[in-house]
Amino acid sequence: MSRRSGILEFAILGLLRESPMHGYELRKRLNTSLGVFRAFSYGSLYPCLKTLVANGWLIEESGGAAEDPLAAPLTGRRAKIVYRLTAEGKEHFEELLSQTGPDAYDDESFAARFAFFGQTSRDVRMRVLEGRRSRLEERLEKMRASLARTRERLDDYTLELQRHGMESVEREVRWLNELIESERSGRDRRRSPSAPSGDDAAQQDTSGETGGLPRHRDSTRPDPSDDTAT
Amino acid sequence: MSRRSGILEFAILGLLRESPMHGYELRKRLNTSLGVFRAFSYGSLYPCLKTLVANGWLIEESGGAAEDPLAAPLTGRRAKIVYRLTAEGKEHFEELLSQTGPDAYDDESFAARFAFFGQTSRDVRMRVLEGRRSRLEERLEKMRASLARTRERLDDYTLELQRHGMESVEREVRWLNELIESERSGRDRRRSPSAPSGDDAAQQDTSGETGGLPRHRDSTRPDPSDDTAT
DNA sequence: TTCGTCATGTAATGGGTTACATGATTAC
DNA sequence: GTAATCATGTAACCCATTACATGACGAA
Repeated sequence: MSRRSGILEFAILGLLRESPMHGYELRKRLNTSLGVFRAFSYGSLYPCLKTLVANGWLIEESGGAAEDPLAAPLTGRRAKIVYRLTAEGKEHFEELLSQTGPDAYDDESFAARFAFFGQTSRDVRMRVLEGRRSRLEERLEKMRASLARTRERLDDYTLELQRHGMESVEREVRWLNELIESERSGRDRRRSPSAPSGDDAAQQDTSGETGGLPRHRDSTRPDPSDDTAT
Repeated sequence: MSRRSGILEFAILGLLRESPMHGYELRKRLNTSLGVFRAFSYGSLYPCLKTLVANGWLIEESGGAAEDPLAAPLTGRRAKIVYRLTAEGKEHFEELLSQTGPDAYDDESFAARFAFFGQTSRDVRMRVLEGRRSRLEERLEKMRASLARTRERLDDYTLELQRHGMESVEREVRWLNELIESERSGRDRRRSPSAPSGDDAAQQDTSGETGGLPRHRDSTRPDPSDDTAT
């Protein structure tokens, strides 16, 4: 039962839940779709995949066109290894998703969780959002206290750094407030698009009632060929 | 020459530059004044101190009760091992400060540098701020590109996460713009990159005046006594 | 043919935490 | 005298990176 981190394991299971993939593609997805905040290297990915297989959460399927298995794999062609989530893996992922222990509200852990909110039930989403918020509010308290204590001894730049840091946290709290509000009011209705680009007509805001907020990719085409074409 | 990280080493040298301290207090300073963004444990601190001593950048002064009673008047607690920056250590710190290699613009590395801007010459400050900004702008480019490529395949939550992430980066860029602006207008009389070593230009240099940074009061000698309180 | 990308892996190393072990000093 | 804080350290582990090693495949 080697535990191999939280985040990487979690993210792998979450991505494979959508569709089977091989390692190379998995990494790309980790570092683009999810990886705005985190980048993983092969040196962590492949060993992690191995332990996940060992735990029975994934199975390796030799790649799509299983040409001839006669060709000795040791010296011959190296087959793609497609990983697929097992039933146990699915179960395990659900379990991880619903765990709202204190670890779940760390920066990275929260971000990973949030990235899979589309596969998360509403009450768990609420718990996570609120847990994150209260975590940040604790942080703010500490920062304020520390600042009050040391303000005089700090030079302008240190002060400015702290001020900016606090503002960032406050800003995230406001963001969470909006999200929580929008979860409460039932549908995912984000604030008016603050992005200056006028090009996001594609998603919500269809008269207040969308099909539902998660909007997973229905009729998912597992198209493992051209993801993230450069 | 064990290289023992960048940040921790850097921060220790920077803090000890202001005044000698023992490990316990050093850690508190790391985790409050500086540690808004980063927390270190004794398990990293003490070994690091050892290697810094081994490198000749610090010396241990066994605290002995003989230390000036003015140095720690409030608690009266005498330290066991007080670390003091050597001349070589000072020199090494200056060298680190003026290094503006690509590593210097990482999140944590930049924050640590910024925290010691009070001991940094203006031209280095400018280089660091601008370096950081262009680093962030690269990051933004990548995020935008990635988002443009994958927008259709992402569910609302992932999209929202990315949007929020980008906004955070954009916000930091604006912050940097203000800082750079205020450095420029702060006092642009003379650049004088010629011979900064002639005078001890490092210690004070509170050049701010009216730059746009919050108005400061002079942070003269930080009394190395109590950081305590709650 | 050679180069760039796809694709999988391992060994060495790095940078850090946790848990543990020890003891001095102060506050009550 | 005992509990809390101050104070210093070590050993075991954790998670991930870097650099390396291998090899297939398509395109120039």
